[in-house]
Amino acid sequence: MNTEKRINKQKELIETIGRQSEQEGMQPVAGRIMALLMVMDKEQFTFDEIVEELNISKSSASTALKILQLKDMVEYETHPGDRKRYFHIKVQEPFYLFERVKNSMIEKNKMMKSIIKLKADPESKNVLFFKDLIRITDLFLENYEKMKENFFKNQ
Amino acid sequence: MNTEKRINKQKELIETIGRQSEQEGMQPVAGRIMALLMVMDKEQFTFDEIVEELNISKSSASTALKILQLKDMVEYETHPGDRKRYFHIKVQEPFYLFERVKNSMIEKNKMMKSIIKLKADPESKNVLFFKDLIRITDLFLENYEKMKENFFKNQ
DNA sequence: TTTTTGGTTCGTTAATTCCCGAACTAAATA
DNA sequence: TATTTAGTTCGGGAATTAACGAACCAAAAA
Repeated sequence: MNTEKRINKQKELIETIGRQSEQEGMQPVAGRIMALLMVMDKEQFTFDEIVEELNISKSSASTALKILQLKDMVEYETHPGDRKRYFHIKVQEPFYLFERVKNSMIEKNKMMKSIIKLKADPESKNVLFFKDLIRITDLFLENYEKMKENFFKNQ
Repeated sequence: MNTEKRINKQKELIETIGRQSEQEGMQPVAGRIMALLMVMDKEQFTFDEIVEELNISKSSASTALKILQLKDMVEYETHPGDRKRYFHIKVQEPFYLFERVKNSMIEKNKMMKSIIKLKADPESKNVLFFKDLIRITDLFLENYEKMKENFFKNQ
Protein backbone atom coordinates (compact mmCIF):
# COMPACT_ATOMS: atom_id res chain seq x y z
CA MET A 1 0.00 0.00 0.00
CA ASN A 2 1.47 3.38 -0.97
CA THR A 3 1.66 6.29 1.42
CA GLU A 4 -1.22 8.25 -0.06
CA LYS A 5 -3.59 5.31 0.13
CA ARG A 6 -2.49 4.58 3.66
CA ILE A 7 -3.18 8.14 4.76
CA ASN A 8 -6.61 7.99 3.20
CA LYS A 9 -7.34 4.85 5.15
CA GLN A 10 -6.17 6.57 8.30
CA LYS A 11 -8.62 9.40 7.70
CA GLU A 12 -11.43 6.92 7.18
CA LEU A 13 -10.47 5.24 10.43
CA ILE A 14 -10.76 8.58 12.23
CA GLU A 15 -14.39 8.74 11.17
CA THR A 16 -15.05 5.17 12.31
CA ILE A 17 -13.41 5.66 15.67
CA GLY A 18 -15.16 8.99 16.04
CA ARG A 19 -18.56 7.41 15.59
CA GLN A 20 -17.64 4.59 17.93
CA SER A 21 -16.63 7.08 20.61
CA GLU A 22 -19.89 8.97 20.19
CA GLN A 23 -21.79 5.78 20.84
CA GLU A 24 -19.86 5.37 24.04
CA GLY A 25 -21.10 8.76 25.18
CA MET A 26 -18.22 10.95 24.09
CA GLN A 27 -19.05 14.17 22.34
CA PRO A 28 -18.39 14.20 18.58
CA VAL A 29 -15.55 16.69 18.48
CA ALA A 30 -13.76 15.07 21.42
CA GLY A 31 -14.06 11.69 19.70
CA ARG A 32 -12.56 13.03 16.48
CA ILE A 33 -9.67 14.60 18.35
CA MET A 34 -8.90 11.34 20.17
CA ALA A 35 -9.07 9.45 16.89
CA LEU A 36 -6.79 11.96 15.16
CA LEU A 37 -4.18 11.68 17.89
CA MET A 38 -4.38 7.90 17.82
CA VAL A 39 -4.24 7.00 14.14
CA MET A 40 -2.09 9.48 12.24
CA ASP A 41 1.62 8.96 11.73
CA LYS A 42 2.26 12.27 13.38
CA GLU A 43 1.35 11.60 16.98
CA GLN A 44 1.70 15.13 18.30
CA PHE A 45 -0.54 17.93 17.07
CA THR A 46 -0.60 21.58 17.95
CA PHE A 47 -3.87 23.32 18.72
CA ASP A 48 -3.94 24.96 15.29
CA GLU A 49 -3.15 21.71 13.50
CA ILE A 50 -6.09 20.03 15.24
CA VAL A 51 -8.40 22.92 14.31
CA GLU A 52 -7.21 22.79 10.71
CA GLU A 53 -7.17 19.03 10.30
CA LEU A 54 -10.68 18.50 11.70
CA ASN A 55 -12.22 21.72 10.38
CA ILE A 56 -13.56 22.78 13.74
CA SER A 57 -13.61 26.13 15.49
CA LYS A 58 -10.96 27.13 17.96
CA SER A 59 -13.55 27.30 20.72
CA SER A 60 -14.78 23.74 20.14
CA ALA A 61 -11.21 22.51 20.06
CA SER A 62 -10.44 24.34 23.28
CA THR A 63 -13.39 22.93 25.25
CA ALA A 64 -13.01 19.42 23.88
CA LEU A 65 -9.31 19.40 24.73
CA LYS A 66 -10.08 20.61 28.21
CA ILE A 67 -12.51 17.73 28.71
CA LEU A 68 -10.09 15.16 27.30
CA GLN A 69 -7.38 16.37 29.65
CA LEU A 70 -9.75 16.22 32.60
CA LYS A 71 -10.60 12.65 31.64
CA ASP A 72 -6.88 11.91 31.54
CA MET A 73 -7.02 10.86 27.93
CA VAL A 74 -4.88 13.59 26.39
CA GLU A 75 -1.95 15.64 27.59
CA TYR A 76 0.46 18.12 26.06
CA GLU A 77 4.05 19.14 26.12
CA THR A 78 5.68 22.44 25.45
CA HIS A 79 9.19 23.11 24.23
CA PRO A 80 11.26 25.99 25.57
CA GLY A 81 11.11 28.99 23.30
CA ASP A 82 7.93 27.72 21.64
CA ARG A 83 4.57 28.76 22.96
CA LYS A 84 2.64 26.04 21.16
CA ARG A 85 1.24 23.03 22.97
CA TYR A 86 1.93 19.64 21.49
CA PHE A 87 -1.04 17.45 22.25
CA HIS A 88 -0.90 13.68 22.25
CA ILE A 89 -2.74 10.79 23.79
CA LYS A 90 -1.76 10.00 27.33
CA VAL A 91 0.11 6.73 27.67
CA GLN A 92 -1.30 5.00 30.70
CA GLU A 93 -0.74 1.93 32.73
CA PRO A 94 -2.70 -0.52 30.53
CA PHE A 95 -5.05 -1.82 33.23
CA TYR A 96 -6.70 1.61 33.29
CA LEU A 97 -8.91 0.18 30.52
CA PHE A 98 -10.66 -2.04 33.05
CA GLU A 99 -10.84 0.25 36.04
CA ARG A 100 -14.08 1.80 34.85
CA VAL A 101 -15.58 -1.64 34.41
CA LYS A 102 -14.34 -2.71 37.79
CA ASN A 103 -15.81 0.32 39.50
CA SER A 104 -19.11 -0.09 37.76
CA MET A 105 -19.26 -3.72 38.90
CA ILE A 106 -18.51 -2.68 42.46
CA GLU A 107 -21.31 -0.12 42.25
CA LYS A 108 -23.81 -2.62 40.88
CA ASN A 109 -22.81 -5.12 43.52
CA LYS A 110 -23.43 -2.62 46.30
CA MET A 111 -26.71 -1.54 44.80
CA MET A 112 -28.03 -5.08 44.62
CA LYS A 113 -27.03 -5.70 48.21
CA SER A 114 -28.98 -2.62 49.31
CA ILE A 115 -32.01 -3.81 47.40
CA ILE A 116 -31.91 -7.21 49.04
CA LYS A 117 -31.59 -5.69 52.47
CA LEU A 118 -34.81 -3.78 52.02
CA LYS A 119 -36.94 -6.63 50.70
CA ALA A 120 -39.76 -8.10 52.79
CA ASP A 121 -39.48 -11.54 51.21
CA PRO A 122 -35.90 -12.90 51.25
CA GLU A 123 -36.86 -15.57 48.74
CA SER A 124 -38.55 -13.42 46.12
CA LYS A 125 -37.69 -13.84 42.46
CA ASN A 126 -35.75 -10.62 42.32
CA VAL A 127 -33.83 -11.45 45.47
CA LEU A 128 -32.78 -14.82 44.10
CA PHE A 129 -31.79 -13.20 40.82
CA PHE A 130 -29.77 -10.49 42.52
CA LYS A 131 -28.04 -13.04 44.73
CA ASP A 132 -26.95 -14.81 41.58
CA LEU A 133 -25.67 -11.58 40.14
CA ILE A 134 -23.83 -10.73 43.33
CA ARG A 135 -22.09 -14.07 43.26
CA ILE A 136 -21.06 -13.55 39.68
CA THR A 137 -19.80 -10.02 40.12
CA ASP A 138 -17.81 -11.10 43.18
CA LEU A 139 -16.29 -13.90 41.16
CA PHE A 140 -15.48 -11.49 38.39
CA LEU A 141 -13.79 -9.00 40.70
CA GLU A 142 -11.78 -11.71 42.41
CA ASN A 143 -10.67 -13.09 39.07
CA TYR A 144 -9.76 -9.68 37.81
CA GLU A 145 -7.51 -8.96 40.75
CA LYS A 146 -5.81 -12.32 40.33
CA MET A 147 -5.23 -11.65 36.66
CA LYS A 148 -3.66 -8.31 37.48
CA GLU A 149 -1.44 -9.79 40.14
CA ASN A 150 -0.30 -12.55 37.83
CA PHE A 151 0.42 -10.09 35.12
CA PHE A 152 2.76 -8.05 37.25
CA LYS A 153 4.45 -11.15 38.67
CA ASN A 154 5.31 -12.38 35.18
CA GLN A 155 6.69 -9.06 34.08
CA MET B 1 -36.95 -1.43 60.88
CA ASN B 2 -40.73 -1.15 60.52
CA THR B 3 -42.52 -1.58 57.22
CA GLU B 4 -43.25 2.06 56.63
CA LYS B 5 -39.65 3.05 57.15
CA ARG B 6 -38.51 0.25 54.91
CA ILE B 7 -40.80 1.35 52.11
CA ASN B 8 -39.53 4.89 52.43
CA LYS B 9 -36.00 3.63 52.05
CA GLN B 10 -37.04 1.69 49.01
CA LYS B 11 -38.42 4.84 47.43
CA GLU B 12 -35.19 6.66 48.15
CA LEU B 13 -33.27 3.83 46.56
CA ILE B 14 -35.37 4.20 43.42
CA GLU B 15 -34.11 7.74 43.09
CA THR B 16 -30.51 6.69 43.63
CA ILE B 17 -30.68 3.88 41.12
CA GLY B 18 -32.53 6.13 38.71
CA ARG B 19 -29.73 8.69 38.78
CA GLN B 20 -27.12 5.98 38.45
CA SER B 21 -28.88 4.60 35.38
CA GLU B 22 -29.03 8.06 33.84
CA GLN B 23 -25.30 8.36 34.22
CA GLU B 24 -24.91 5.13 32.37
CA GLY B 25 -26.80 6.61 29.45
CA MET B 26 -30.30 5.41 30.20
CA GLN B 27 -33.11 7.90 29.88
CA PRO B 28 -34.54 9.15 33.17
CA VAL B 29 -38.00 7.59 32.97
CA ALA B 30 -36.62 4.24 31.86
CA GLY B 31 -34.18 4.28 34.75
CA ARG B 32 -36.95 4.98 37.25
CA ILE B 33 -39.08 2.16 35.88
CA MET B 34 -36.19 -0.30 36.12
CA ALA B 35 -35.51 0.83 39.67
CA LEU B 36 -39.18 0.51 40.63
CA LEU B 37 -39.37 -3.03 39.30
CA MET B 38 -36.16 -3.95 41.06
CA VAL B 39 -36.58 -2.58 44.56
CA MET B 40 -40.21 -2.73 45.64
CA ASP B 41 -41.68 -5.70 47.45
CA LYS B 42 -44.24 -6.04 44.72
CA GLU B 43 -42.19 -7.21 41.79
CA GLN B 44 -44.90 -7.07 39.13
CA PHE B 45 -46.51 -3.77 38.16
CA THR B 46 -49.26 -3.06 35.70
CA PHE B 47 -48.95 -0.20 33.26
CA ASP B 48 -51.28 1.98 35.30
CA GLU B 49 -49.50 1.21 38.53
CA ILE B 50 -46.22 2.30 36.99
CA VAL B 51 -47.81 5.50 35.70
CA GLU B 52 -49.30 6.20 39.10
CA GLU B 53 -46.31 5.25 41.22
CA LEU B 54 -43.82 7.31 39.23
CA ASN B 55 -46.14 10.18 38.36
CA ILE B 56 -45.39 10.03 34.68
CA SER B 57 -47.64 10.24 31.65
CA LYS B 58 -48.97 7.17 29.92
CA SER B 59 -47.07 8.06 26.78
CA SER B 60 -43.71 8.27 28.55
CA ALA B 61 -44.40 4.99 30.27
CA SER B 62 -45.32 3.40 26.99
CA THR B 63 -42.18 4.47 25.13
CA ALA B 64 -39.85 3.75 28.02
CA LEU B 65 -41.32 0.28 28.46
CA LYS B 66 -40.93 -0.38 24.76
CA ILE B 67 -37.26 0.53 24.95
CA LEU B 68 -36.68 -1.57 28.07
CA GLN B 69 -38.28 -4.56 26.39
CA LEU B 70 -36.17 -4.05 23.28
CA LYS B 71 -33.08 -3.97 25.48
CA ASP B 72 -34.24 -7.21 27.05
CA MET B 73 -34.37 -5.70 30.50
CA VAL B 74 -38.09 -5.92 31.15
CA GLU B 75 -40.84 -8.29 30.09
CA TYR B 76 -44.48 -8.81 30.94
CA GLU B 77 -47.00 -11.52 31.50
CA THR B 78 -50.72 -11.57 31.02
CA HIS B 79 -53.27 -13.69 32.81
CA PRO B 80 -56.24 -15.20 30.97
CA GLY B 81 -59.37 -13.11 31.39
CA ASP B 82 -57.30 -10.05 32.39
CA ARG B 83 -56.23 -7.56 29.79
CA LYS B 84 -53.56 -5.93 31.94
CA ARG B 85 -49.86 -6.54 31.44
CA TYR B 86 -47.80 -7.41 34.46
CA PHE B 87 -44.35 -5.96 33.94
CA HIS B 88 -41.29 -7.22 35.76
CA ILE B 89 -37.55 -7.28 35.27
CA LYS B 90 -36.30 -10.01 33.01
CA VAL B 91 -34.33 -12.68 34.82
CA GLN B 92 -31.34 -13.45 32.69
CA GLU B 93 -28.43 -15.81 32.62
CA PRO B 94 -26.12 -13.85 34.97
CA PHE B 95 -23.14 -13.57 32.64
CA TYR B 96 -25.19 -11.22 30.47
CA LEU B 97 -23.80 -8.50 32.76
CA PHE B 98 -20.38 -8.90 31.19
CA GLU B 99 -21.28 -9.48 27.59
CA ARG B 100 -21.39 -5.77 26.84
CA VAL B 101 -17.97 -5.34 28.39
CA LYS B 102 -16.64 -8.28 26.47
CA ASN B 103 -17.94 -6.96 23.18
CA SER B 104 -16.59 -3.52 23.83
CA MET B 105 -13.16 -5.05 24.56
CA ILE B 106 -13.29 -7.02 21.33
CA GLU B 107 -14.15 -3.82 19.45
CA LYS B 108 -11.32 -1.86 21.03
CA ASN B 109 -8.92 -4.68 20.33
CA LYS B 110 -9.85 -4.73 16.65
CA MET B 111 -9.67 -0.99 16.40
CA MET B 112 -6.18 -0.86 17.83
CA LYS B 113 -5.02 -3.56 15.46
CA SER B 114 -6.33 -1.55 12.49
CA ILE B 115 -4.51 1.52 13.74
CA ILE B 116 -1.23 -0.34 14.03
CA LYS B 117 -1.57 -1.79 10.56
CA LEU B 118 -1.79 1.68 9.08
CA LYS B 119 1.17 3.22 10.86
CA ALA B 120 4.35 4.16 9.01
CA ASP B 121 6.58 3.64 12.02
CA PRO B 122 6.03 0.27 13.71
CA GLU B 123 7.93 1.44 16.77
CA SER B 124 6.15 4.71 17.42
CA LYS B 125 4.97 5.60 20.91
CA ASN B 126 1.34 5.00 20.07
CA VAL B 127 2.09 1.68 18.43
CA LEU B 128 3.96 0.44 21.47
CA PHE B 129 1.17 1.63 23.74
CA PHE B 130 -1.52 -0.02 21.63
CA LYS B 131 0.46 -3.25 21.52
CA ASP B 132 0.47 -3.22 25.29
CA LEU B 133 -3.27 -2.65 25.34
CA ILE B 134 -3.86 -5.43 22.84
CA ARG B 135 -1.92 -7.84 25.01
CA ILE B 136 -3.92 -6.83 28.03
CA THR B 137 -7.30 -7.06 26.36
CA ASP B 138 -6.40 -10.45 24.94
CA LEU B 139 -5.41 -11.60 28.38
CA PHE B 140 -8.64 -10.26 29.80
CA LEU B 141 -10.80 -12.00 27.22
CA GLU B 142 -8.97 -15.27 27.68
CA ASN B 143 -9.37 -15.05 31.43
CA TYR B 144 -13.01 -14.18 31.15
CA GLU B 145 -13.78 -17.23 29.04
CA LYS B 146 -11.91 -19.43 31.49
CA MET B 147 -13.85 -18.00 34.40
CA LYS B 148 -17.11 -18.68 32.61
CA GLU B 149 -16.13 -22.22 31.76
CA ASN B 150 -15.07 -22.90 35.32
CA PHE B 151 -18.26 -21.49 36.65
CA PHE B 152 -20.43 -23.82 34.63
CA LYS B 153 -18.23 -26.82 35.41
CA ASN B 154 -18.65 -26.27 39.15
CA GLN B 155 -22.38 -25.86 38.95
C1' DT C 1 4.75 50.54 22.38
C1' DT C 2 2.10 48.01 19.04
C1' DT C 3 1.23 43.75 16.82
C1' DT C 4 1.11 38.89 16.52
C1' DT C 5 0.51 34.35 18.36
C1' DG C 6 -1.79 30.85 20.89
C1' DG C 7 -5.18 30.04 22.93
C1' DT C 8 -9.78 30.80 26.47
C1' DT C 9 -14.35 32.49 27.68
C1' DC C 10 -18.95 33.99 26.86
C1' DG C 11 -23.38 34.46 24.64
C1' DT C 12 -26.04 32.71 20.89
C1' DT C 13 -27.90 29.42 17.81
C1' DA C 14 -28.81 24.83 16.02
C1' DA C 15 -29.74 20.20 16.91
C1' DT C 16 -31.23 16.64 19.87
C1' DT C 17 -33.57 14.48 23.64
C1' DC C 18 -37.23 14.06 26.78
C1' DC C 19 -41.70 14.19 28.16
C1' DC C 20 -46.36 15.53 27.84
C1' DG C 21 -51.35 15.78 26.32
C1' DA C 22 -54.63 14.69 22.89
C1' DA C 23 -56.27 11.77 19.68
C1' DC C 24 -56.54 7.20 18.48
C1' DT C 25 -57.15 1.87 18.44
C1' DA C 26 -58.50 -2.68 19.64
C1' DA C 27 -60.52 -5.64 22.83
C1' DA C 28 -63.76 -6.38 26.43
C1' DT C 29 -67.89 -5.08 28.89
C1' DA C 30 -72.47 -3.14 29.53
C1' DT D 1 -74.49 -0.95 19.83
C1' DA D 2 -72.20 2.24 23.15
C1' DT D 3 -68.90 2.56 26.69
C1' DT D 4 -64.88 1.42 29.21
C1' DT D 5 -60.24 -0.31 29.59
C1' DA D 6 -55.49 -0.71 28.44
C1' DG D 7 -52.57 0.90 26.22
C1' DT D 8 -50.02 3.29 21.47
C1' DT D 9 -48.91 6.99 18.36
C1' DC D 10 -48.24 11.65 16.99
C1' DG D 11 -47.13 16.61 17.29
C1' DG D 12 -45.31 20.05 20.00
C1' DG D 13 -42.89 22.44 23.78
C1' DA D 14 -39.20 22.55 27.28
C1' DA D 15 -34.74 21.41 28.55
C1' DT D 16 -30.23 19.99 27.42
C1' DT D 17 -26.14 19.61 24.65
C1' DA D 18 -22.96 20.81 20.93
C1' DA D 19 -20.66 23.89 18.25
C1' DC D 20 -19.86 28.40 16.67
C1' DG D 21 -18.08 33.34 16.24
C1' DA D 22 -16.63 37.34 18.53
C1' DA D 23 -14.44 39.36 22.08
C1' DC D 24 -10.90 38.82 25.08
C1' DC D 25 -6.23 37.85 27.45
C1' DA D 26 -1.32 37.04 28.30
C1' DA D 27 3.14 36.34 26.50
C1' DA D 28 6.35 37.06 22.86
C1' DA D 29 7.93 39.50 18.82
C1' DA D 30 8.45 43.60 16.07
